[in-house]
Amino acid sequence: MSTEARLELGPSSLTDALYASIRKRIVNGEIPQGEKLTEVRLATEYNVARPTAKAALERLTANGLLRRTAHKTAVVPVLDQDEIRDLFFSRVTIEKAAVSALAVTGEVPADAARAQVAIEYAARDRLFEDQVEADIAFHSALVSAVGSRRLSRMHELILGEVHLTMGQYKAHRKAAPSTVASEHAAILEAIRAGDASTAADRMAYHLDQAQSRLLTTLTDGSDEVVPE
Amino acid sequence: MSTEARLELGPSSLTDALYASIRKRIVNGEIPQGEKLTEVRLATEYNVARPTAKAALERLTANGLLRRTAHKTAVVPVLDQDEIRDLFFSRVTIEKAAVSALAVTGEVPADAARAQVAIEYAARDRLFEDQVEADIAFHSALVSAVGSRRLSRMHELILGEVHLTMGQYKAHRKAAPSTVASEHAAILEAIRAGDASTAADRMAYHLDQAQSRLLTTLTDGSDEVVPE
DNA sequence: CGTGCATTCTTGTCTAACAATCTTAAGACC
DNA sequence: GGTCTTAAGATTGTTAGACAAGAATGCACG
Repeated sequence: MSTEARLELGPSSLTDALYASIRKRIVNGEIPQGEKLTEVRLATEYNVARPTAKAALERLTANGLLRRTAHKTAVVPVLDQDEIRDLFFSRVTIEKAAVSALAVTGEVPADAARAQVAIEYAARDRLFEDQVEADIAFHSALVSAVGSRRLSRMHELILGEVHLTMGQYKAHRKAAPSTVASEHAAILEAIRAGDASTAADRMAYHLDQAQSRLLTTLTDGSDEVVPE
Repeated sequence: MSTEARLELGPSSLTDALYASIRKRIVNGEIPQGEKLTEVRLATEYNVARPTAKAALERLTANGLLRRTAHKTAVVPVLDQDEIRDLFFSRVTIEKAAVSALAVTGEVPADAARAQVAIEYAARDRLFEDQVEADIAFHSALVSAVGSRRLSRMHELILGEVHLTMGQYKAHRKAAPSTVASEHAAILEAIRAGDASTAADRMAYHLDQAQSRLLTTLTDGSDEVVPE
């Protein structure tokens, strides 16, 4: 559509583009928790055919960004405490394995270092969404630097929900960005030193802190996720 | 199964049934490595519409049982050594975490114990496919007993490929079933004793043995994947 | 003998439609 | 008036047919 940018090979497929767009709207809280997403609604909103919308919904469901049972409308999930704990348990499992593997080589991934810088800039300028984005990028960089396609795929499987919680609850406002940055730095340092168990421990600590912030936000009355 | 059990709700959806059928044919080597699967072929073979076949292919691709790039025909993948190593690395990550978690409670999952027995029966009767099935069931039972939905989903993400290698290369013929059984028993024992690190170590050892057998089979000329 | 073009195969997307199922609300009965 | 039943509406599951775009193959021509 429109003026046809030939360079940015964004999602070439229509379904991909649709998936990416909806995903972004969900994780940023633009489409709030509990909201229903019907196939026809998306099809008309984006002016695509219903099967296309259906395919996008199925992919979002597979990545945990939507819940849907047979014959029922897809809905943006509301993660309760147990589910958040489950999410972080799975996340810790993957990311501990990742930093342990990285420590063996002692190489700090360049992408992770770059993301680290991006977090600081975003925090300084109070760009909340960018900060979340850079945080996700940091952790993704660590996992993908391991070079295991399957580990990365498993990580991506839960990353959508991670992004969801961060974007929706905006728990990061509570965390002093410098705290996050120093925890990240400590992890990278352990990797560089080749100390696998310390790197894993620091990752576990970092994620435990993040989880605590999230759960606190949730139990406080301050979980103002209410849309209207 | 058999006489119409009203409880076990088999694949209610047509797509589900199609997915399950193709998956079974692939992991059992009935559809050999390198074989192309076009949408129309499946649609005509199973007498379903092309979009239905398409959906099944996409799910199979997502689970690693097929490879497919845009506009090209899906093909049953041939896993080389690097990919098998990657697969087992990912698998170890998940399953070590699972048995560690189980050891904390000290409860041996009933399903795992049952699968253990099933393996012995299948081995005694030389039912190779059942043996593979029971082996998969054993490991799946351990993971699902943790009670983490996301850990199970990540495990399922790679289980298709695990099944694929076992069914295709038939590496299990080389393993004395008693060896596998005793390794399994040792893992359960460590769980029962509440010793997390030992359970994890034993799982790592068990999977390392399995990987070695697989790689040996692969480098030998004996990787006769030919079906008939 | 090699290169370029055209044919053909396959996939991506759309439109239209019907069936099955879930949800909602209205109406009947107590 | 309240509760249960039932019917209408909404939503998804599946199919059919069609067209366009990308990929692969072979043939003709240089």
